[in-house]
Amino acid sequence: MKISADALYTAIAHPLRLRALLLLQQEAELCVCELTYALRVSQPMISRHLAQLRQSGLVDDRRQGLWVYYRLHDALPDWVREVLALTTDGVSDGPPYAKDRARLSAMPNRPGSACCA
Amino acid sequence: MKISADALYTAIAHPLRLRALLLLQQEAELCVCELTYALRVSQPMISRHLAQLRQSGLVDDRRQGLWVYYRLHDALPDWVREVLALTTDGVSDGPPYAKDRARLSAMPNRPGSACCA
DNA sequence: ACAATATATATGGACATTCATATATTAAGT
DNA sequence: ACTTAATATATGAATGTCCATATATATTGT
Repeated sequence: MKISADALYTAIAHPLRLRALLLLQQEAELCVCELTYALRVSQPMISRHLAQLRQSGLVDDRRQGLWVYYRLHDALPDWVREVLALTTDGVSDGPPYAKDRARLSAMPNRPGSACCA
Repeated sequence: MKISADALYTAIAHPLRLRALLLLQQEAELCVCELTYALRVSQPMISRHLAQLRQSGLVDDRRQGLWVYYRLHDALPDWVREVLALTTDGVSDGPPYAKDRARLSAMPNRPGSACCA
């Protein structure tokens, strides 16, 4: 899945998609319910935008039982990863990104964290 | 002029604006007629998009006689400049960016280059 | 093992809104 | 007057959002 600058920046253009991508960039893998919780949007809404990100090749998904986990696509060119990393460094301490991360950390019963596995 | 990630990526989202920004990133300063020529679009069209870039704080303009020169805004945060540079490195050898630069170089009678000044 | 049910996610359709483009016009400078 | 650039308006296309529903997996009860 080769990604173009157009694809990247069209995908990133929506505030919600950007917030989701920056979380994914920091968290390696997140399920839909975690994104729904951290970004405070309805499940169908995040699902739609995730579908868009998937179709543009920016993210990949993996089903595990009930949960679908999203992560940045493995085949992403280096410059794209660097752009995301730079953006995170540039803006992640301001709103709404800081709160997104805070909510994610504070989320109870996260699928991955089965207390003491 | 403080720039947000949203402002940057909304501005960049349009293919034509991205092409213009990447040229500006490589050329330091370009007048409207040069952009019109290099990008092969109508003058009102590039003007409209340049106005958008100006309003979002990404570029700045300077009038000199008949010509209006645009450049990346001086107060742009470092991370934004780096994002643009990375993007240029990542994609500038492919279409349409390579051709844009070629056309710009081949443009006759460019305002700045008064032959042997 | 088989229903019945619950949970997590995805998708289709209707509606509103935003955005891009083209054309025409205006303004500024020489 | 002529050139360069900016803006106003109208139209069509794309996009986002919401609601309802569909699919897929797991769980519980018999």
